[in-house]
Amino acid sequence: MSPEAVLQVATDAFWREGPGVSVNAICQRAGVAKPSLYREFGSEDGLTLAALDHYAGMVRSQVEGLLSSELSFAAKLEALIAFMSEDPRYNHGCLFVKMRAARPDLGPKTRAKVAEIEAAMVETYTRFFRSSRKKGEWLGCMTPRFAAEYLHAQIGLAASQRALGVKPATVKLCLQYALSALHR
Amino acid sequence: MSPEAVLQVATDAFWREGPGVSVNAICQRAGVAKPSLYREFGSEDGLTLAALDHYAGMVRSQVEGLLSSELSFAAKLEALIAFMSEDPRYNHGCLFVKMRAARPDLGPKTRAKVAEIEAAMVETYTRFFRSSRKKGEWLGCMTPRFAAEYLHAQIGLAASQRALGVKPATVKLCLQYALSALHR
DNA sequence: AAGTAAAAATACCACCAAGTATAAAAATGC
DNA sequence: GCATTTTTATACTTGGTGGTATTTTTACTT
Repeated sequence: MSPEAVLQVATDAFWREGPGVSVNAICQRAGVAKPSLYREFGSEDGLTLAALDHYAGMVRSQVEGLLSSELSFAAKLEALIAFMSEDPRYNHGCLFVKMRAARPDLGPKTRAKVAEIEAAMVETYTRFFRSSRKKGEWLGCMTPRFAAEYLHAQIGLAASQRALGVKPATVKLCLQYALSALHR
Repeated sequence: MSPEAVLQVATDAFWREGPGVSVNAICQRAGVAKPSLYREFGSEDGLTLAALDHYAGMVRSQVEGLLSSELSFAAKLEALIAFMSEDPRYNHGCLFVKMRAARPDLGPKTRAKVAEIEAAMVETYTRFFRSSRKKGEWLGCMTPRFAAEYLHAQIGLAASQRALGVKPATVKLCLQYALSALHR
């Protein structure tokens, strides 16, 4: 099995079941021998790091594509709400949120990556709010930085709710109410 | 060491570090032998169940005491916000939230208890909103049930943020913005 | 086709987990 | 004060973990 396929298997496993899945289980599911996996990723920390990086790349491109589109501020927020609460890809939550919650059990490289991704996401959201305010589309009274942290927190909450099995419609309603605070 | 003291040690350990702390570690910290602990609690599942129950009893009495006080609706909400975001007791988050997030790794009895506590909390909040509406103190347009789920979710988010080390002032501001949606 | 280099599978190691049998010790009954 | 019973501590079993050494197979070069 190709290294990319192994990485995909690991990413899916961690995404669905959290970072507690053992290296043995990943090998078994990917149909690959343990020494091969260790030759490719070096250690468990290397594997979780690679999976998190792979995942973050997908999500980041999706979010940045959306935020840099020509939609209005409100439409962008609605799109964020829609795909966090209803997209079947997030049926089991968010890999990043799960890893962040399990932070003390992670290896050092993965833990550093978690911090890096967190900072990058907040930075992306901050730019979004700054540019929306400059364009006059956003009239909220929060600072862009705090609005970014608030949005990031609420999106993480939505992901946690989906992982717990809350109905997508309920998640969506919660997000809509919570993000309504951004408009004032 | 008395069984109550052992339970207190276990509760503190799970509260601070999550339910991943081993039975061996609990025994060591409590200064008690493993067979004694097993005679008292039966299994790991029994221990986590007892700790969760102990914790929930404390929190529930605190919350129900507050909600059944003579304060106004807004004052009760403010008090909830204050102690979830600033009380040093919640510096490391909430044991219930951590156990709920680690749900798949829990024993069956503890898992059932998590569901029971969740339902009881939402029920308590629902009664709070119903009675506040009847008294004319709450004019929000949500159903009491949904408002309860929303409040429960936001309080859980605040607990997660505190566990992640977010500054209490930031947690408080987030909660205030999020719960402002209840007022309309 | 033969010999060599690389990859993969098996088997293994040390460690730590939950849970328990057994030996030591302490408390109790008489 | 002695025997019995109950508690406590040590030591053990079984199973799973991350990680690796060794052997077998595959593949490639000439």
